Amino acid sequence: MNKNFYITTPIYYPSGKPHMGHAYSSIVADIFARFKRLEGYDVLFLTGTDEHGQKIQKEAEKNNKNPKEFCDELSEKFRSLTKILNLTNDDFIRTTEQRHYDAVKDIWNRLVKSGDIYLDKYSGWYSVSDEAFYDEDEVEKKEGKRIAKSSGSTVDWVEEESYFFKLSAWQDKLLDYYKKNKDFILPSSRKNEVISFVKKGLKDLSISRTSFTWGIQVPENSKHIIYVWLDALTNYISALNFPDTDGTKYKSFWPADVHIIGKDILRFHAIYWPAFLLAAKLPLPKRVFGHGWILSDEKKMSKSLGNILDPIEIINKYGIDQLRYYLIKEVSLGNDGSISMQNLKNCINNDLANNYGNLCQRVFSFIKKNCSNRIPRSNKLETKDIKMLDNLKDKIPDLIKLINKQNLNEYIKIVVSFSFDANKYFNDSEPWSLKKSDPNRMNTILYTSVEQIKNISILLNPIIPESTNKVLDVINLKKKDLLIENISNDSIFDHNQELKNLDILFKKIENDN
RNA sequence: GGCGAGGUAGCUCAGUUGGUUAGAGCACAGGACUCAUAAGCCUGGGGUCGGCGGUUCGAAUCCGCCCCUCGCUACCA
Repeated sequence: MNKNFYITTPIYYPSGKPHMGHAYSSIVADIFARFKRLEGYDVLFLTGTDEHGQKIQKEAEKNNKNPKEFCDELSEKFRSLTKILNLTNDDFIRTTEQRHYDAVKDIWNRLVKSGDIYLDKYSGWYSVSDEAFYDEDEVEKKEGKRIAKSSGSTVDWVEEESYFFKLSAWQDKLLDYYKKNKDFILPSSRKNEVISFVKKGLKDLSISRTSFTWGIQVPENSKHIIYVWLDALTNYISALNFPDTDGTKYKSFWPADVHIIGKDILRFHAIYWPAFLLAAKLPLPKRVFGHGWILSDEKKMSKSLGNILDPIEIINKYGIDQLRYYLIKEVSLGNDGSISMQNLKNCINNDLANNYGNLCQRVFSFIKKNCSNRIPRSNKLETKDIKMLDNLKDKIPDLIKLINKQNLNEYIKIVVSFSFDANKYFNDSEPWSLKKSDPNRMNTILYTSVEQIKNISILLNPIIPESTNKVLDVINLKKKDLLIENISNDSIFDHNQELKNLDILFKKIENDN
């Protein structure tokens, strides 16, 4: 059995600067990627940018740039975000790359060959200002003009030649796939939405445009540009060197283990993408996980409300691990969640500074003062020592299961509880009062505490990599030792080497406003 | 309108197939300690489990009706 794991973020449309939603999807995906590496998997973690379309073309024109040049700049912003977020993506795909063009064209040809593409006319009420088509019932007559009910902008009847994908033909196959693969769409509440949508009946999908030129041309008809979803979704396999389906990369990593996406693009990933793949006779991804949105103080972020959260600003102010931790601990993955500065501060101070950070600090500085700064060897472990260590060790299979179901919230809750326990253990054991009376027992308590700190740090590593790496470095662990299997392995400690100095891990946030 | 999810302590939520005084974290109050980032530990207050009615020896947990909130309801991504 191959220990390969392929996980993706959405590819981001770079028409604006990166926002919290982008950061969230990426961080979530990164955490799973890191965890699977801890488990010993060979991981491929992909992110990137989706760069075609009318909007980009127009923006480029406005800025007097050719679209490619314009995209180079925009995409770079997203690439630099991966560094700021401390992502471990193995690749960064751009839809303007040759490898992507090759893949999309091949997919197109496969769909033509299978008879799933036909040429027809796309017609509807189009609003230039909204850049959107409206159905008959979304339009009303007012003073002799037709306007869109939702926006009030005028609409015109437009007919455009377009290629269509026979989405309707795949309805039953899709429903069948959902039924047979119960966890294909998670969380399950979203699965219900998708199923009920498909059950209502699928219309064929317009998959080409002639109204703009910035995109991938239809192979046999250069007037047409392949429209967004068929182009964008294909990125997940173009990064695997598709159409080279015999290549190692494709063979090792397709089908993907999970596409992490926001709930707003669930339909495209849970309906269109599998339908394209079915038609192209390619295997379907194993899972699509649609997470919720990040709100700002319970409200949707908007420019007019002035409550837009800039991830970079927060990171500069509080730190990347702090943001990563908060997003995972306080936001229920799958549901919408909100960031409030007060909650963020509480979370940093309580969980990170006072709990985990201070645990490390108190144990290491005690060792420095009383054990010539070396991890003491344990004497005979007593029941309470074993109990604490086993409590963590015994939960590992459960923790792995939680991660495999993308249940990060439960995962982090359990891991944090170990840190609570360790503080209590240290407290109740009172090593300071054993200094003279029973130094052997004191050593055992310190050893046990360090062992537990190591184990907790490994489990927290996917979430707060920067900080836990510092802690593991203090006790002289190597990067290669960072594996789940080294939990409860105390033979990796070097008892002769001095501990490195640990600066304050997490600074407390003062209430300043 | 249709389909779906949910309403449990001030806040965020957990409550497996109905069963002893309904739980956790945060916030709040008090206490003992001192290794530590005045951190950690212990104790406590606080809930008619949305409302009404029903099934049952017994319901937050099952059934019915009502009230409220949220999501989805196709080609901007």
